[in-house]
Amino acid sequence: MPELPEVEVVRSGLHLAITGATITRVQVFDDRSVKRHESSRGPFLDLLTGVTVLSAERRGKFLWFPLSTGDALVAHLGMSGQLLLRTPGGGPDTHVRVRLAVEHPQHGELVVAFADQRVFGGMAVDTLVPSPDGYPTGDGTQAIPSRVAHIARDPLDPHFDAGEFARALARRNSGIKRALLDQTLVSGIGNIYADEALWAARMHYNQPTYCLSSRRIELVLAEVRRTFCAALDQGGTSFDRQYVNGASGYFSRHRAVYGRQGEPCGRCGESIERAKFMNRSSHYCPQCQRIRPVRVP
DNA sequence: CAGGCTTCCTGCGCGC
DNA sequence: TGCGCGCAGGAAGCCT
Repeated sequence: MPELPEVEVVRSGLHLAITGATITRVQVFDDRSVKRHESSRGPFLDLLTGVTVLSAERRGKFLWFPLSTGDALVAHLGMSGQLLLRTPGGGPDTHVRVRLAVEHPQHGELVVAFADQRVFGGMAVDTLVPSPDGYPTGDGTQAIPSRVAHIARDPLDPHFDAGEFARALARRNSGIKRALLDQTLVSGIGNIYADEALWAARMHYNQPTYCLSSRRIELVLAEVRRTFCAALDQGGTSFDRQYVNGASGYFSRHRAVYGRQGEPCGRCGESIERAKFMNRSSHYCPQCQRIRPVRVP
């Protein structure tokens, strides 16, 4: 399940490989993987064929590729999506839904295969609109795909507004994990990293946000950043592995709570619990992560 | 406005 | 051995 670190590894690899490449052929093997494409603008294939890729950008878990036409190719990996970089004829990949053949002036012919077992992800061609906060996006322009414009910046983004995040938490009557997973407040965090960061911050997943001090909010953001950076450091030096296996190897070794229900907490030895929350599961230590009472003003 | 619930989807692991 | 069920999860849209 790709979250920010996994998506960033994919972005940086593709940025190096296909910036400046021209799309020569597009094949859609499964229409379900072309999601939320504005068909009134024209067929997906026609909007891409013969077009040059200008860069690879990311906001939260969304990827996009600004194009020479002024549009952008948007991709979301969903639960099981991968963007596999291949040479022509290479790799007997399974679950390939969309295939882009590109020609790069230096790297020659390459293939970008969108593989997605569970079909939660998808691709679309989208128009670029001005970034709502007016600050530059990854490519130095203020342009962002219209379908991505509502997504907040991630906590590693230099223009992430921590003050606005704290004000939003103070306004709403909500649990901290719900807020961390709300991509319009802060982006890039999924179920695994949320559980890990909350454990590190000793915070209960259902801690009401309005009674968190700005110091406590800063603390949980710092733990999110630390978790992201640790995964990014592990992530992706291997050019091959990052595309063959889109899943992060990081948490197969470094998980503190996710998937470890019944095992002892690494801090206090209490048994890790798993609870249903928001139609998914939350893993936490009932000893270290307790709901703190509402502060009396 | 916020939050709860549903839909999309497939492979795997469990119990019988 | 095989079947059927539940589970896993990100995002969006509907409903309350």
